[in-house]
Amino acid sequence: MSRYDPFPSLPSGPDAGALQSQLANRVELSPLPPGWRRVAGIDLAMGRHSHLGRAAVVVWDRESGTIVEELRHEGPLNVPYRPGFLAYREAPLILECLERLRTLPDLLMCDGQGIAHPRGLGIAAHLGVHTGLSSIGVAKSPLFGRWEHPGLEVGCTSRILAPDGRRIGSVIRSRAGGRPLWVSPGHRCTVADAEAAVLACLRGHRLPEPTHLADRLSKRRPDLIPEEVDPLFPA
DNA sequence: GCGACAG
DNA sequence: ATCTTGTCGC
Ligand SMILES: [Mg+2]
Repeated sequence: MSRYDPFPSLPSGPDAGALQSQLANRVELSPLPPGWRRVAGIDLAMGRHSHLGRAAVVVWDRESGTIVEELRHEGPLNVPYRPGFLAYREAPLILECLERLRTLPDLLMCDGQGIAHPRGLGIAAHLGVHTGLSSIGVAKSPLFGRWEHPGLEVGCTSRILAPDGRRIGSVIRSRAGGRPLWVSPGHRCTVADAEAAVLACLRGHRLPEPTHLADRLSKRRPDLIPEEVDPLFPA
């Protein structure tokens, strides 16, 4: 992929929330590109002291079920984590990783919320607006909105509603009787398409294949040459 | 003021 | 997110 427009990404401070609200206005809830198949799963792992991070991107083809391209990028994590501001901590490294990607994915599948966020800008929406690409947020736990437990069978879903009653996402049972997923569109995607896309990428694991692969790649220790050590997990 | 709180 | 070994259950 080419280059992304670097724009105001004030890490934290009193304006962090205002900036998210501002960027949320750029979110588009339009249909996913017809025939989408290249899905870029995204995740980031960090060292014990959370000072170093390793972002991973795996472009997975849903038609062939194969990996088109995968890469990762390590670097310092300068912003502390705070609920509601995850993107300020993880997006910088992830964007550097995406800039090095040669394949142009049809959509981004991120580990975290899409628009199901206090100010409508979870990390998936944040990355979508920054790159201009379609994106979906796949979170392992809820953050914002009202929801009900979906049925216990694989594929069962329920709705996530904002305080005003508007639908902002879906709770999806990806494994029979297992803990569900909280899914919401990030950018250039509808609530219905986000739900359908995640269901279409399920391959037996709790997480859809793209994010499952990115999660594993981010945590996999690098191939070490003799005297080298893993920056994230020394010794 | 109290409780909640992605990764 | 990471810290940590075995253990209970399908
Ligand atoms: Mg993650």
